[in-house]
Amino acid sequence: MRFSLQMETIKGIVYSTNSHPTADWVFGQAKKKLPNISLGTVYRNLKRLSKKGNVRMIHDGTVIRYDWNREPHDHLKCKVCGDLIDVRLIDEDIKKTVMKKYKFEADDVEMTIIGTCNKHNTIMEKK
Amino acid sequence: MRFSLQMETIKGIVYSTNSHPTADWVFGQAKKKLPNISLGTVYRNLKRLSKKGNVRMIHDGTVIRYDWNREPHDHLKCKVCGDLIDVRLIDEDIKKTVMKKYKFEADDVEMTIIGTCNKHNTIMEKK
DNA sequence: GTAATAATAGGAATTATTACTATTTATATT
DNA sequence: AATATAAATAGTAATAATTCCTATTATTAC
Repeated sequence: MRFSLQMETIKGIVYSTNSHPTADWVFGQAKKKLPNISLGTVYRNLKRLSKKGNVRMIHDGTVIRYDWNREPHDHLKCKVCGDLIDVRLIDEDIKKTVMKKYKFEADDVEMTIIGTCNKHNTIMEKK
Repeated sequence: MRFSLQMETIKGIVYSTNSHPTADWVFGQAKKKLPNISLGTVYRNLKRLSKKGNVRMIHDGTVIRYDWNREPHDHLKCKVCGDLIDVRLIDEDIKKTVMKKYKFEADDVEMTIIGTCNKHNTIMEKK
């Protein structure tokens, strides 16, 4: 794999945010630094970064988001504001469990809990 | 909500399989019974079924699958054959946990473990 | 400096899904 | 049974996210 300024830039952008960005958002940021970078380049490099293990792909409904945080963690997705909140709920033993119980060799555990986050505190409203 | 043969047919198709079908697959099956049903009708009715709680939507990568099984359960997704295997790994307490720890009101827990299923037993091949 | 080829820009193509609209059809009312 | 109603449909256009294609550019090895 050869050096490319586009790749460096894209990696830098993903690593600079906690917002679980989409390819399109990364594209917008990248254009500020490299005005004629193309969307295809962003997708290609994000895929390469994920294959190398430098970023994690997360499926958020029907779009792909990218996360520099490779520590095993899960997400709370707020259906009101769309925010994805990082949480740590599942222990790593789950990979061993599925191996033992189902002979399934786990690479990645994706858990998303859909609901309403505390910014829209319905807890109080509900009598 | 009025009766419609299309809706009945679509519901029947989803309830007749364990294969977590996509809208497109359901469309193909439905056409066998109602030759000029349209894809939009399939999507509209699947969405309505999920709102009524009759089917569960599951996000499989970038496509939506539908599942008649509304018991809480998780999925093992084989990256080789694409199969989605039903498993029960997470206890319902997780909703209470996120409520207590994060004041997050959970509706739905989606967990997918990506890996290789036992049909492609790499366990033996790996020395 | 030159050759080889990996990576890019720009745009076209693909895929999944939603939106639009004129027509059809289930139901309630007479 | 005929009629009015509005819900649901068929067919198609539009949108969104992602991938693919190809001629050109740029990194690296020599």
